[in-house]
Amino acid sequence: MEVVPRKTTIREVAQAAAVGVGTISRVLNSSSQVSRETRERVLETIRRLGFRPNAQARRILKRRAEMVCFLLSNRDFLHPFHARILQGVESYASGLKQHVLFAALHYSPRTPPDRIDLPPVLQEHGLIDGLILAGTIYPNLLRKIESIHMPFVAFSNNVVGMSDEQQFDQVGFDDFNGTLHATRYLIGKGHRQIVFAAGDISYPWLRRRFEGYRQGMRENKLKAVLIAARSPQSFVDFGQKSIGRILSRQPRPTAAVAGNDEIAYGLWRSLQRHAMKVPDDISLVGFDDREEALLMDPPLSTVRVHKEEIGETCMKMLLERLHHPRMTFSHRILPTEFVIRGTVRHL
Amino acid sequence: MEVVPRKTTIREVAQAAAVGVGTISRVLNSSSQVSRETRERVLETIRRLGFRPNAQARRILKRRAEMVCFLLSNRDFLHPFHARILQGVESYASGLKQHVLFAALHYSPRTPPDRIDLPPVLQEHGLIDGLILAGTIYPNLLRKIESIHMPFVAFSNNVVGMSDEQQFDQVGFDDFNGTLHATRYLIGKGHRQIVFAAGDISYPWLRRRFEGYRQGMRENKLKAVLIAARSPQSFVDFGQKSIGRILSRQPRPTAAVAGNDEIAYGLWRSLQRHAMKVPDDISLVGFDDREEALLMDPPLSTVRVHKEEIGETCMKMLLERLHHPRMTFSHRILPTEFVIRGTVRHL
DNA sequence: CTGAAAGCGCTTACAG
DNA sequence: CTGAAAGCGCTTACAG
Repeated sequence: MEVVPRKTTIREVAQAAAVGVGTISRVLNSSSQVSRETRERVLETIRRLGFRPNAQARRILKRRAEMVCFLLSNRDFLHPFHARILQGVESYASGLKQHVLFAALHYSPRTPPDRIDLPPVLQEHGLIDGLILAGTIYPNLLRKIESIHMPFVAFSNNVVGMSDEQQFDQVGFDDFNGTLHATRYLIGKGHRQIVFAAGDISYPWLRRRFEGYRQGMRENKLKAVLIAARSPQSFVDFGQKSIGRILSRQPRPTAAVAGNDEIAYGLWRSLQRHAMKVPDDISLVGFDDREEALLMDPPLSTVRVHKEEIGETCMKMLLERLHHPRMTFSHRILPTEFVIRGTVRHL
Repeated sequence: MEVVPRKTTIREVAQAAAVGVGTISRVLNSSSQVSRETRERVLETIRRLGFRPNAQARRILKRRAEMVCFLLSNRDFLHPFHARILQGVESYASGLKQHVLFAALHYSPRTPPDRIDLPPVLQEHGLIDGLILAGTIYPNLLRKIESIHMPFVAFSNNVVGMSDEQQFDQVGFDDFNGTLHATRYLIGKGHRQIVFAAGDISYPWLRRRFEGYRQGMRENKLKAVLIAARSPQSFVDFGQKSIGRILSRQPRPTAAVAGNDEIAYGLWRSLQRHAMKVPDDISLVGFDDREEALLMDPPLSTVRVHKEEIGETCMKMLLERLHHPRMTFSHRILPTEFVIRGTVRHL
């Protein structure tokens, strides 16, 4: 392999084009104050020399890194859900020539803010302009990030234990109306005995989903029934194990709203095993529109969350914050959408 | 919100600690040439002022960005498979205070190298030190990247149409021995009529998996049978549609090696629909150990690919390349592992 | 061991 | 419109 050649600098380009370095810089930054001939001569020289400007030097003067960090906290793994959000961040960012750094963080909600060990990106400054927080967000992390004056936007469906005064930019999606619409849809199809299979209701988003379902039942004078369990192994597991509790109820439920698609998948798999059919024996509705929804047979009717849009909106909001640091904080809640597929029977 | 305060610079720290800026820099870079008292006084001042050095300025002098880019090409979405590789890259990188930028690229194999539109990261220099290529890799992209002298490592299971002289660093996993071991396992369990359900064999990795299966059959004097289709809609779809072709064969196969877990999932789902059971009616083996493997019932016996390890190895190899630019190219093939779960019956 | 100075590769008033 | 100069926030010989 040939030795990596020393990179061409702006000075060499200036010399080759017989202009000052300032002129090269002006061409690069597409300043209007350059004559057409000069600009073209410079552009040609740049092409000929294969010159690519040094990003660091520019940044130091611009005081902008043109880079943000997508920080995923307390996740053992970048699940498809967050992967899609990241994708949304990246595609919106790259259109604006902004870059996206990926970093992961593990921390406990009980660690005092000043003892949280931030990832390397946040130990220097100038590397990134701002932060998009995804994963589980506790108050101590927020406090820590505020203490280093790093602008941020949080994907907020997993914000836990925050007081109402806590002000910051956030983007979320509409858990409540998601289950509300799903429940109304079931009722519209003639269902009256509908249960909510929740898993562990202590998650704030599951709580909101339950409330949406409850609202739907209440406005139709129907009784809400919560199927929960304390700390199940996994959502799929909870779904599998709770089908018995659902089907043995009197009167027997004709439909179940699952807290998410994984629970719905667990319910379905368990039904399969007992040679029961969806939606013939029971109708099923999920939440999230994950991969699992299409792996089911028939495919699951579920509440779609627009994950890429969440990412885009986070990025957009962060950029606004960077340009207007004193802007008041905003909290955007993106709509969810009920997707009709094959798991609901018309009674 | 308070105005973001102007960042503290090394000069201010120097003044506050009553030393020269060079000394601050030496402390920061943990040079040994600083006396204990001075170092401690400086460290204390840094803490008191909340000083975090400017990353850009350091980089410009060090000629190292301490950042690499994970470039995902020609994927509509960051699937769990690549997400796990990214995770491996990030966790290994962050331990070494290296940063990971995520970028996506779409290009055609027929675009001439000089007309490929590289993502913004690669249009400047100094932003990243090197590249980890994932996704589909055609010769024109490689040529383009070599033309800008950017060091890179490729995750190579999807390298397409490369001539043998093409030399570059690559990390892959062992497709051939994966199916070979799976096939031997089936034969060890008494199976003789075993088919390979491949989907579209034109993918190089599927080809290698088929060859591994064929080798296993040949060494036991058994006849290899390939179930393929020209351009199926999806792997799951192919699996669903080809179960009929498999079961109608004479003599009837007792086992199928699927080209990947998605195909296995499709086969399973189709069997379910016809009230047939795995492994009672037919044994099944997959490849990749994706999420789908555990979503099946019983869970799928499959060939595990260590995705995080691939990411780690890519990062490690790239770092070696950066430190030794003239090192000869290497091609590491990581072992795969056959995971026994519930889909193979002992005949 | 430490300070003062030169320099990294750019941008941006300043002066013409 | 353009060049020469100062400067961004650091690192690193150089000299003591």
